[in-house]
This record gives sequence, structure tokens and C-alpha cells, in this order.
Amino acid sequence: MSLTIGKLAHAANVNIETIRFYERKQIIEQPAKNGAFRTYSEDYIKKIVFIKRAQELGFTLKETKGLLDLKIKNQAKCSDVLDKTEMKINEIDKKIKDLRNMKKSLKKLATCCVDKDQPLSDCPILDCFTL
Amino acid sequence: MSLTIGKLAHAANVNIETIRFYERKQIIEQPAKNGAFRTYSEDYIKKIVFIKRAQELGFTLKETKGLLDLKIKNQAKCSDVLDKTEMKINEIDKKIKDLRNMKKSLKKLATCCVDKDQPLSDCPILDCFTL
DNA sequence: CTTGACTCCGTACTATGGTACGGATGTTAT
DNA sequence: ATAACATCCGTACCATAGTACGGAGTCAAG
Repeated sequence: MSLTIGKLAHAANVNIETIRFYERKQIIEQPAKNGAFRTYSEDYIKKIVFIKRAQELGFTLKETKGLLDLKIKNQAKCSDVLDKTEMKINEIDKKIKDLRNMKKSLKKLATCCVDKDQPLSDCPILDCFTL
Repeated sequence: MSLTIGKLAHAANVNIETIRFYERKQIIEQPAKNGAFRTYSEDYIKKIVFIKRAQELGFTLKETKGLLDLKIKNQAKCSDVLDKTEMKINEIDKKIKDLRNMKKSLKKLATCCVDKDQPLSDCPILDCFTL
């Protein structure tokens, strides 16, 4: 079963133009055409959803393309995959660590507020990240 | 002790134009001028560093401005700070959760690679996020 | 008192990640 | 067969977050 660009956009919850944009940028491959119209397999839904999800998590389109290419390039060696995934895992760990620090800082900021109705005089928010 | 824009940029490790940009966008206040030139107190170093740090952690300039304003608006109530920080903490928690899922998926992907020299046939990277 | 470094300002340009437009076709239901 | 809708393509536009440019003005040291 195949999809038009409109159905795909709807299924993946993105704008039609976004799909065209991804094709222009070669993030996804040009699909076959049925006459003048693009026809997508259902796999494309997964791809688009994957892209949006990866973006939410702080990956750029370029990086996301790199992740997708792991699958696409079947000639890739397993070691290539291991290298790329390990790099990404390290990036993710760093992001998690940074976010945890920020959370700690924000919590510390919140502790300045002993009395909810007290006017805020000098909660040291600017010092949060200078620890 | 006060700084010119050049010294500030150097101290905060950003481009001079970035500082001018932040002023245009009202992320930081226009400093007093000594004659024709901007003169910054050392506090501005902290502010710029804060902005860059917040950005690294996924806050937009607009959001960062919001955080800075908590400090600036001394008329704010503590409950305002608590609300804003709590919202941010929730966002951070969600991001951390998502990143952990992504990490798990990448690890799972890596386990496809049993033999490093084996050609990769169908490591199911696209399924990573459809769990 | 001039030279060189720094700063001023407005404007233009860059990259990323899209969104919108609009005239021309193509497809489908009545 | 004709209206209504979908898709085609190129191009223009948007926001975010800066960076670059260039002529004019300023300041400080020799």
C-alpha cells in the first residue's frame, strides 16, 4: 500500500512542504513517482517520525541524516555502526549531564524562595551556572 | 572597574557582534556610555556566560531572557520564580527521559553488530523510536 | 598631533529548519 | 465532462541566532 505526499504528511503529522523540503535537502530519498505524483511506501512514515523525534532530542537534520544513513548504506560495516552509535551515545550522555546540572541549578534557585509571597530581592540566578 | 565591548567580548568568549545583537534583541540592557563608547560592569561577563550556558542546555534566547528577567525584575514574587523554574525542570526532565530512551535504542542498535567485520544487512535503526 | 587600534551604527549576509504562494497540471466523484 | 480537490514546481518568505562589512568617529600613545 502506497501513500501520496498528503497522506504521508498527515500520517507523520508534518506539513507537506516539510516533506518536500527533506527531499530537497536529501534527508530522505526521492520516492518513485506514479505518473506525476510521488508515491511513498509506509516505511516513509517511520522515517519522518524518526526525523522529528531525533530533532526534538537535539539532533540536527544533518546528524539525523547520518543516523538514517546507518540503515540505508547496507554496504556499511558493523564497525561503522558501532563507531557512529558510540559517538552519539557520548553526545547524549553529555547532554544528559548538562541537563542534570541545569536542573540542580534551577532547584537551588528555587530554594531561595522560602516564603512564596516574599518579594524577591536577590535570588542569585546569575550565579546558577558559575558553580 | 569597567569594560569596553571588546574586553567584554573577550572575557565572555563571544564575538563583539553577538553582544550588539543581544542588545538589539533586548536580551541584555544597553549599558551606560562613557562618551560614545559602551561601558560594561563586570556583571555583564556573568550575564553573557549565563546566556551561552543556558543555550547549550537547550534554552532559546527568549527563554533565557525570561530567566534573566527573574533576577532583573526585583518586584517579582518568589512564586513567579518557583513557577518558572518548575516549568523548566519539567521540560528538562522530559528531555532527559527522551535522551535516555534514545540512548537505549542506540545501544540496542549496537547489539545488532555481533561480528565487527560482518556486513550490516538490516540493523533496525528506524525502529528505534517506535518502541 | 598624527597614527593605529578600537568602537560606532546601519545594513547585509549566513545557516538552519522550515512555511507560504500561486499558476499549472493531474485525479476523482458526481 | 466538469467541479472540486490534490499535487506539481519554483520561488519567496519567516524565525532564530548570529557574523561580516564598511565608512565614520573616538581615544591613547609616541
